[in-house]
Amino acid sequence: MSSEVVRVTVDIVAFAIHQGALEVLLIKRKYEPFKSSWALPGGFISEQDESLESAANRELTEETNVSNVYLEQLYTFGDRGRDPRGRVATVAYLALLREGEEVELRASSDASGVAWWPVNKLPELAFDHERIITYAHQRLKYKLEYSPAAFKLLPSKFTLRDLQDVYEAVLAKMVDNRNFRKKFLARGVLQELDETSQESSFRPARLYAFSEDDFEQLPDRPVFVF
Amino acid sequence: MSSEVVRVTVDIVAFAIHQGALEVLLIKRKYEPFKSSWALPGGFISEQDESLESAANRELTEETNVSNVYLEQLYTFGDRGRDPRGRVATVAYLALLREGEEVELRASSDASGVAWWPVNKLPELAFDHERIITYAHQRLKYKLEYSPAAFKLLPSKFTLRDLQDVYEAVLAKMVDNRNFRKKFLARGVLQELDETSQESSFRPARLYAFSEDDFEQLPDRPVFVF
DNA sequence: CCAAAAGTGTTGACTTTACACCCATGC
DNA sequence: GCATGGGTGTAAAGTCAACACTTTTGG
Repeated sequence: MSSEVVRVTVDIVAFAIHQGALEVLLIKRKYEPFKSSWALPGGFISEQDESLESAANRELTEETNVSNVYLEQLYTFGDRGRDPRGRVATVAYLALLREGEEVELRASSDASGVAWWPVNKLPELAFDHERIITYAHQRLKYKLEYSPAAFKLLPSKFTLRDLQDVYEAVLAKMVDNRNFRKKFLARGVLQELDETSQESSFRPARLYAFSEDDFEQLPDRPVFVF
Repeated sequence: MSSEVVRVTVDIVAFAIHQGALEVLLIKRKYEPFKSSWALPGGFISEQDESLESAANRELTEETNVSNVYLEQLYTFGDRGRDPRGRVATVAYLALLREGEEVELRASSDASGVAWWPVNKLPELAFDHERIITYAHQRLKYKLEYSPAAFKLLPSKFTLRDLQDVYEAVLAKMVDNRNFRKKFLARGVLQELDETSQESSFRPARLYAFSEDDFEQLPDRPVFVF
């Protein structure tokens, strides 16, 4: 029974909402294998990485200027044959970026391009990355139901419509807006601000902030199913 | 930016219910590091492992005679420093064994002992294995709420009391038995058998079987919160 | 005053919780 | 006949789903 050297990468499924659509960050590979294919940002663990999460953070920072991003480990994919270079397991991470945050994309040394792609119009992807994105999307759907993950995709001040747009984009279904507002306001996790948004030339919408404190004090795990 | 060789192990958190208590399978390590400490069964990925899950399966089979066990990937622990031998990431798996199934424990070559330990009375553990068990226990609690995981801990025929015992052992809290029975029977996932259990010298209890088919046909994900 | 999005309540169906006693069996 | 765990019902409270119109603003 000889043990085998398995190399370890991290890959990041970074989601953001742009114009009401859920998008994922992809890079265009500069080198083989899968040269010129689109793929998830990621790479091998390096010597200075203290943890898998810090490796994921580093890889994400190589493609964007963002730091301090919400990162969560998703799953480790390690089937033999998933990488033509040999035995490579990848630890996939979910990253959530805030809408409206200025994200500057910059292709890192091993990429010839970086771009946001709508999850429902993805290009052909390298490796098993399509499967990883599908898995991440599913996880995000679940997270919206029982956690305040939606707020990680929004700026600190947002309208109820912005929040509903997150739910509709991620769940890919329409939601009744009366019930939606009622439920969120009743949960007591939104702090009403004395400000309004002036995006449209129509009636301005009230801005809200997510209250982490109030959320923590809820007696049970809340449910946000729509 | 040099990449670093990270070795990969799998570790298995195998749970079973014994006399109404949730127990976890541990081995006593025969070699350094942590010689003579209790630890999770597991080991390095070997050349014949086709996937991480098959490696987990193999490791579990080395300590027990069971196969065809429910296995689910939990989380990958990869912080630098978690293993004194160098950089080792471990992919942790959850395994659920059925109560009453004859499990024959046999210490594998690298163990001097194998035993079931109640999760609330664990010995000192090697590596970060205590943390892994805590994580696994938490995941199992969640799984009982929204999945039929409890049935993976029971034989194919069981009484409602057996089922309730699983919930009470895993959640570590008592449950109202009228509401418990009502909820499960209403869910329509239990098939009432024409048999009774004859464990006690008192009134025999009716046996039930879990109906996977009926479960699959439920319109939404059911919730089993108590 | 018009176009557009913001904002607002009620009802009926269903689900959840709390709670205590009788039943069937083996000895 | 008794000790033991098996098995059962109801009412009140809360939650969920369906449904359409009025308000506010800028131009």
